[in-house]
Amino acid sequence: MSSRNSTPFHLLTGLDSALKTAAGAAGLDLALFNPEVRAAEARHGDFQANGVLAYAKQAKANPRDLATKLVAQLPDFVRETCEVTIAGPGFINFTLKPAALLGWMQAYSTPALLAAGAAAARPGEVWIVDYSSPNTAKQMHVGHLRSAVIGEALARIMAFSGAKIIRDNHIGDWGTQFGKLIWAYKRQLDAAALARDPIEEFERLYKAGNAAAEADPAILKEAQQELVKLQSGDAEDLAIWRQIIDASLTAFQQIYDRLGIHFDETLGESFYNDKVPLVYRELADTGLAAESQGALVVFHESHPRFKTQPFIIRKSDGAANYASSDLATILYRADHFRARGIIYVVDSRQRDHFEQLFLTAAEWFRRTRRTLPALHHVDFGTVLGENNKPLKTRDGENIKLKDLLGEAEERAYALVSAKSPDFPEAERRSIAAIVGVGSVQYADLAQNRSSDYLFAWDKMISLEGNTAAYLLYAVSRIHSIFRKEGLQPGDPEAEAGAGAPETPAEIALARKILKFADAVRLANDSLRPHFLCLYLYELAGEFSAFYSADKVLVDDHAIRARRLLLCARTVLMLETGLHLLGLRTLTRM
RNA sequence: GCACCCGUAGCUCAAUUGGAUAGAGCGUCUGACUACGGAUCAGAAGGUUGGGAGUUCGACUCUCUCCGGGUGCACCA
Repeated sequence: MSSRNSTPFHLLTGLDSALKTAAGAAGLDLALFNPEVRAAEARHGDFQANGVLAYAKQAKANPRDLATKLVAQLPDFVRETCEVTIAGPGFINFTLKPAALLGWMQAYSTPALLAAGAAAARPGEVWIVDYSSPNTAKQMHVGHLRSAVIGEALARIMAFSGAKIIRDNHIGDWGTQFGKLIWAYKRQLDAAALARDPIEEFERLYKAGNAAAEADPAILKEAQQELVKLQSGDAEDLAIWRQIIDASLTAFQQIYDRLGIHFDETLGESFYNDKVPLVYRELADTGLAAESQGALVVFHESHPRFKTQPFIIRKSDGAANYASSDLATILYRADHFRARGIIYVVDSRQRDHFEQLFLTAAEWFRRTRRTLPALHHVDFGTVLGENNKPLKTRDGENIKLKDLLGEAEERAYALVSAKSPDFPEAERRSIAAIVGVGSVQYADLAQNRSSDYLFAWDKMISLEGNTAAYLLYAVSRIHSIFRKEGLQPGDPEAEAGAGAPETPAEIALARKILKFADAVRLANDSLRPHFLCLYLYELAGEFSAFYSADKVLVDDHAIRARRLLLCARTVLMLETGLHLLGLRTLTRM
């Protein structure tokens, strides 16, 4: 009896090494041959190897002859598990045999086994995921949505792929806004309003302080004095500041709870306060930074634009800014967390900043003989309204995240109540929360993050097409089948005696189930969750086709067992995948 | 002005990063058995991938150029 994981999680990697072996046996130059195995379109098979084409060109050989020689040398296990054909100019196609499909599905039958299989991608790598990162004393609004949702999904996908993830909320808790805020706090605080909703009161106070400072230069001076007092450790100002931070974090957490987010660290800008002088010193000492117009700046001579566009690391008034703070943060993450890499989930308007930051950090670390972590700016586009402009309320205000999530839940509640009026009120509410918030998350994740994204309630919760509700509906139908039999998905009793898939719909579904491994790998490698969304949508579609073509609960024991196994694996992949995206799932809706 | 991103079916989006006949959903049209949940399924129509040139066995993808849209560019983060 072989161990369970003798079946590789990624069948693709097994083919890759088999092809290399065959290439050696067929006399190819291994230094020049890359098999280029990838998932294929279903009509061509499960996997395809394209490497023969490039090799044939270099070797001036006939690609089809070469492919034939290569296929003849393939190890036995490949022929036992796959149909192998040569097509077109020299593609080698692999179609898994039904017995191999069954073998994989039997080997990967639980979330833990899937996780163990996937974890080989980033074994033990420490990665910092820097996401959400709102400013304190303000409501989270729609502009904060994408970073939170995409960042959480990536953190989960990378952790599932074996990484040790540190989720870090790099909040904006230190800046010039605190002078005006504290000034107004001391003079115009409404204690009742503070008790009712502290963030709204802070926002009101900030606006009041800002308006007063603009109207009267003397007040501006006083506000600046408050900032100086705060930064020099004045006890009263520090206590007010602390209160603002605490209230802000409490408010943020209410949003995070609804989105399924928790952070391992919340190291905001204030945390790096005492760590920026070292940055100034080292960058100046190594000749990387220089004074210009009173500020300390870095130019990059070899860069077409940044040789003249400065990276300002200390303002002319001597204060730090987010460039210096971000540099100090990189050093801390490298030293303290031993991070192999950092991903910044920040919108694409900050591309220049990150390009300059990364260039500067690379040069700084090189000159100080440190090892630089991998740095990735995971950028994303703007959330647009129906008018193709950034999404706002009718009054031109930012839409508060709590209102947006509330509306999503209300819309989902109306829908659930229409479709399932017999469900108890409390259950309809909890379904509405899962479907409503999940729809918002999924709509964001399902699209390639690089582009702007059009926020449309009707499409999001329409429940048709590539939406959370369609996937959740597939999940609940599968649970419904098992519920009817008094079973749980994955129950060994239900699957006992299951044979290999036979009907076209069974085979198509099984082949799609096996693609889970590729979808996770692709999303993980590219840091793009939409590849996983696309997979889940295709899987749900394949299930729906199977469900209408082949009845599951038939009398014939063998047929029933193998179809229940297919249902169990489908729901396993759907639930695991949805959880990786940060969504919650349900068993009926 | 300089730089970066984007332009794919009427609409909203894909295309595994250079692979095979560019795919989905919505909308439109045609069908589905008294069946495990019809929030479903099967099918049809719809394209010179903004225009042009180039690179190669092969281009939505790379290069150049033009057109159109967006964003950033000295001290807010």
